[in-house]
Amino acid sequence: MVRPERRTVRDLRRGNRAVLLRALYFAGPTSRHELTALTGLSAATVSNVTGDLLADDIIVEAGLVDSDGGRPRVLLRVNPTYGFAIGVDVGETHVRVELFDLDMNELAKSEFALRPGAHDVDVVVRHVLSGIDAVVADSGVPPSKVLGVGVGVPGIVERGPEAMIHAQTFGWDSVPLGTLLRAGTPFPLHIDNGAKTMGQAEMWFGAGRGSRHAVIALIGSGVGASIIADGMTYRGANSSAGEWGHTKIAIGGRSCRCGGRGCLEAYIGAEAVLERAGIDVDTSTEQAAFAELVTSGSPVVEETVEYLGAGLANLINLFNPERIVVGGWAGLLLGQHLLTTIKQKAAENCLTQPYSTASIVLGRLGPDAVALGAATLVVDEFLLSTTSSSVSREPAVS
Amino acid sequence: MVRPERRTVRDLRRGNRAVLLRALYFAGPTSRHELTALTGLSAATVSNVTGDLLADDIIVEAGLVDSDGGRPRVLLRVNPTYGFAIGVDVGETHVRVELFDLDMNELAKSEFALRPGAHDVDVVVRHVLSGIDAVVADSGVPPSKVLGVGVGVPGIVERGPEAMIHAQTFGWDSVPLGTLLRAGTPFPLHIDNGAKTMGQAEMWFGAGRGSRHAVIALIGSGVGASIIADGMTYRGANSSAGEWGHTKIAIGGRSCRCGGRGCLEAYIGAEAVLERAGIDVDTSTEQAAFAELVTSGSPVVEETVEYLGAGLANLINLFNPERIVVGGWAGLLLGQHLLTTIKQKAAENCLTQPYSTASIVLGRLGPDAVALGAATLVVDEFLLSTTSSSVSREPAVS
DNA sequence: GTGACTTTTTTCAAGATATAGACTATGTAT
DNA sequence: ATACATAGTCTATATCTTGAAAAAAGTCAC
Repeated sequence: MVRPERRTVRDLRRGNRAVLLRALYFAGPTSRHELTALTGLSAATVSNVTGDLLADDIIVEAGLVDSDGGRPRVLLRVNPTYGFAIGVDVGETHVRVELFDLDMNELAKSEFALRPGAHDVDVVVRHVLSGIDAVVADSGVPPSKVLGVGVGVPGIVERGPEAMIHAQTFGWDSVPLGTLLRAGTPFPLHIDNGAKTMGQAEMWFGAGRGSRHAVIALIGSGVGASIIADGMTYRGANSSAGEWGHTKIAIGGRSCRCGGRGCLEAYIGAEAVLERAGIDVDTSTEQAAFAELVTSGSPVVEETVEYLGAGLANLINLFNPERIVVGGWAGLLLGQHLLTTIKQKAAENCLTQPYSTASIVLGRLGPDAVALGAATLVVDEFLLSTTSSSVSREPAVS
Repeated sequence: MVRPERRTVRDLRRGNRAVLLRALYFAGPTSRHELTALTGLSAATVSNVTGDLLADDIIVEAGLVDSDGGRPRVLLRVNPTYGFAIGVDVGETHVRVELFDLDMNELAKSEFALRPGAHDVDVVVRHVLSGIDAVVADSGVPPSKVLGVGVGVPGIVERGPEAMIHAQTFGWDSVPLGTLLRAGTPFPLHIDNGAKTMGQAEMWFGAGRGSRHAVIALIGSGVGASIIADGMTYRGANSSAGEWGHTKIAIGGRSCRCGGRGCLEAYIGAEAVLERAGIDVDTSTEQAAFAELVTSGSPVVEETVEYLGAGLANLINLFNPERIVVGGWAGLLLGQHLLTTIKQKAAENCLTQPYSTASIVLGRLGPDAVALGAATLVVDEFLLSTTSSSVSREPAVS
């Protein structure tokens, strides 16, 4: 029952510094004057704090803007090359490592294919580590300027120093990925579920921008969701919140690859949809087959949309979001052709009041934003807790 | 994307004062020394702040405790008669108004029966207002010491100055209850959904104590839930989050009184269960008939437990709570006899990792805790934002 | 060009806060 | 009675934000 605590007068500065930096990051080039309105701080404090940040080279000046008849405003922005963030996407078919500057420009990329079914922990760890080395080398970024590495992985991630992973599709049971990676890289690590990193990417740069309460629904072979409560990813007690795909939508219904019956994923996951339509595919042909199916007018698709609508309605009833973002490769395909029907089915299965406040939109980042999202974990931490000259003085811990 | 902000150095004091007061409230009699550990504040600050609070009469001394070989500790506690909170339960069959001191001792109570179907707004408002007058008069508490009134109502409550209510079972559509009540009472108002107030009661004084992530599942004639995320009631964008009863558990299933089909409530709400069992009752005999049914070994009960388990599993998968509290009169009856089966069904329908962190327990407060919970809204606000001599100097707004 | 005016940004003194560490209070043990 | 132990308060200090005043850096009318 005890809520957040602040202590000393020094925390005030740290907090205001973070507030200001965050405002600057998301608002883009902004003058000190505008920052007073954005942050609620006085002009004096803004001047003060920006002075610090400028001295630390965390922010830089970005031109002037005339103002009718007065001193022109100096625009400020976050220095995009103050530090760099690495994002890693551990997917079913590949390990992808990307290096970004703070503007999220991709400066280097490294990718490794994974053979289907070959998700050995050692292999993945080796790929991630050599990917990190590769992107740092390729980009020419000095290691001291790498702020950290974010990793998006499938399955349930218990956050903490160990970052335990439970991923059925990989056959991973209690894999201490954090410990394994930390042995091979000096950079601070942030490990999270891939759906959650992707959700954060949509929130920062995609269809979720501007909303405080949102759900990012991700539909691919499997089904997941990322819940944003009051601007922050909701994780629950053990970071496994958002397992939408395995909520029951039919008691005693179709059996699911999780071992249960009647899971939503068994009705709207691409793998299950193709199976229900009697189409036999492997990983390589899955997406093409699904795309074809969606436009075919098959009754299976119709049924899928019915279940999807109900699934979204459940999210709306439970979370009362302002926005639902439908993403994932299969979700995007379905949405591009059938968004109106999806909305209609959601409305039919939802209470009117919460439905009316939730707008259902398509994701804007495409299915490859997991690495981007993973990198935002690093940036998020940076924006929150940058102290003077903090760049990797001592390697932090996830 | 911008998170909480602190501004001036004065907010620091306010915040620390609130942290300390809250710690004191929930930990009971505590010495200054212990408070340093509980709050993280320095001894000097604790001394400082407690000095303020003592001077304001918000806290009082509560005896001494020997310490082996040193100065004895002075215990401090919140002054239970510093202020008083009124809680109102607007239910389907009654309006109940209770007045509590800060220790949540009930000092006065006033109750009005509502005839079934007679939920006219005017009638309810009149009952609430005369109930408030009655409990203040009966208790002899000076009106200036009444900190506020909390009201728990059915349906969806859009919080705000108007506090719009949408309650289908009452036939209320966009009723501005806040405005209506404010015209008749000078006390600060806090209006919320009854399931949420009850949930907060269980969190503070019942089966939820000590957990930060919990879901209180309430099963009566209807079905609702209160979601506690990181110690706070989760409300979503428009305060309607937690509409568990109308999530779909069966596509195209039984029709529900909300007008939809396949709602969870249509399977596990007491009204629906009795209907499914072919038992015809009215409001007065409902509870007895349900109690009898539960122990009868009827297959309908078995099915109900199956659905309840799945419904709980969905909550666990989505929210990853540490604790699920099953409450509501029907929920308590089911739980008392069938908790093991319920847990087993939940486990069958849930991913193992989140299931293993969620303990499913019965509510401890009984079905009449709505008014208590409503009063905690007032106390919560008091603990959060008490400034020196703040008692109803100017009537605040919900 | 120049002086008046406007708008943005910085400087400065004032007021408020938490903390460390010294100090006081109040007991037990011997 | 003296030593010791623990609890709580006081004081000096370093920070912090802020409002007001001052400075900076322009435009504009003439």
